Order: sequence, then structure tokens, then C-alpha cells
Amino acid sequence: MKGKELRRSRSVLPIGTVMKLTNLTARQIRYYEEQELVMPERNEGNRRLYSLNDIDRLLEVKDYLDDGINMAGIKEIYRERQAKLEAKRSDESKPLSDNELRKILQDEFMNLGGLQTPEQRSLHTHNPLI
DNA sequence: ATTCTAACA
DNA sequence: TGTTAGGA
Repeated sequence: MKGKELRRSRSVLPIGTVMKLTNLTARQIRYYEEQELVMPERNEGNRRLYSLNDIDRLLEVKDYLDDGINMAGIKEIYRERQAKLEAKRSDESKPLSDNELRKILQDEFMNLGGLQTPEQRSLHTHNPLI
């Protein structure tokens, strides 16, 4: 259950492939890196190399943006996601780590509405979630 | 052919 | 965000 994560975190994809896989422009992909939403590695020639996890993160960022959440809001989401994860790591390091993770992600969705702009919020009056 | 940084009619 | 110049 460990070699799988290693493969997903192995950076090998050039930005051109990431563009096709995420439908994002190179400009957007580089900008999100500037915002520290993804931190791809670089090869000998200073070319960016992305991992499958980076792809997932990029797609997630795109979804949040589509839902009207701004850069600050997205950063806040990841900031809290990491904070709660660390908290569970210090105390009962192993025990209910799995169920706890579910609750953490659940709480995350509960707070999304507060991070959206008033405009976007009014567009989703029928779907509280998302 | 691809990607990189910097900059803006 | 788009686009473009000038390099690697």
C-alpha cells in the first residue's frame, strides 16, 4: 500500500500533457504554481515535470474555481485540510485515521459556501452542496 | 517542436 | 487570463 503512492507522486509529465489532461492553459497551470497550489519538479533544462497527484490537484483547483471559490478560498481549504490532518497525526496516530479523514473532507464541503462569492452563491440556490 | 520567464496595446 | 517577445 506504499508503492502505489510513490508512483502517483513520481513527476514525469511535461506541461503539454498536463494541459491536455486538465484542459487548463499553460498560463493557468503556471499561475496556480505561483499560488503554491501545485509544486512540480524541474528537469535539467528547467522544464516542469508533473506527477499524477499534481494532475488531481489541478483538476480539483479547476472545480473549485468553477464553483466560484477564489485563490484565497482554495488556499484556505488546503491550509485547513493540512492542519486537521496534522492534528490527527500527533494524537492517536493510527487508530481511526480512516473515518477521521472522511469527517475532515465532509467538514470541508460544509464550509465551501462561505468561501464563495455572493454572485456564485445565488447561482446555486437549488444545490446547497457544491 | 516545446517550454520558460517577463511583461503589457 | 491572454498573448507575445526572446532564449534555451
